[in-house]
Amino acid sequence: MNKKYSCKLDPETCSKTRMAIQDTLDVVGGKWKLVLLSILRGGKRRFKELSREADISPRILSKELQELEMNGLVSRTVCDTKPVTVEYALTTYSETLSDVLISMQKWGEQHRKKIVAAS
Amino acid sequence: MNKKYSCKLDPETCSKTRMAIQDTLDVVGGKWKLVLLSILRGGKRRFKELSREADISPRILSKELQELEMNGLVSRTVCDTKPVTVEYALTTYSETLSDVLISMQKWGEQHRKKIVAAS
DNA sequence: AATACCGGTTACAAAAAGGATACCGGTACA
DNA sequence: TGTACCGGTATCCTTTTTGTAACCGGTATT
Repeated sequence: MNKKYSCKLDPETCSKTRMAIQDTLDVVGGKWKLVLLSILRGGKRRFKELSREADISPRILSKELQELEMNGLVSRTVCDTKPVTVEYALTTYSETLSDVLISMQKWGEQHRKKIVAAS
Repeated sequence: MNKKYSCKLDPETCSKTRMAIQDTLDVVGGKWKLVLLSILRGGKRRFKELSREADISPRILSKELQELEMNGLVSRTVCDTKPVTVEYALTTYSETLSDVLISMQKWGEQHRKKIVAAS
């Protein structure tokens, strides 16, 4: 009778849901994560290649790659070549993100159309 | 023979995909959008109610609500009551986001498990 | 007239994110 | 020995985002 507000889902479930979505946002959000993932979809790259292709400074690149690696989305392999090179590549685990990325892509596309149409 | 790198998808398609995903991130990303959407899933709220429930300052709240409204996810209704009140509610259009939110939620949940297990 | 609530806005401070530049240790090559 | 490329870090600075506090116009209540 006197509940403050009517929530279809109880507050606990709500906040768990929110946390899960936030987790995902933390992993793929930010300015560079997605750019790097999509470049790596084209195959492995070395550090400087990524830096050039994405036009991103080494400091940021290094940080972003570490985060992606910590989340298991990207692998880092040191190659014993003339000047030591390091290869970054997508992991198989990164494929688990495809549902997320595909739904985001679809929504983004239709939303842009909608917004453009409305203006 | 001499292509710089082998991309399964041609670069144009890649960048369109990226842009679409970025659009989505712009809409639901950030610190507050999701919190507000999930509170509003429990039914409409007035400005101060949102401010209190989310513990968000009026300045930020105002900005976030404007953005959500611009994107058609939230409606703003001025009620002609004793002290004028304003009601914010989810639009039907906001339901188009459900695929995105559900997939993000699922991935976030399993990812957290994975990360926790690994540590 | 004084006070209080509502939906905001303004001006300012703090913190987080992102960027530019220089540099390091290692190896090769001229 | 000098130069160049590699992966990456350290330092400093700018931009963006978020937070704090006071305040405004409008209406109702005391």
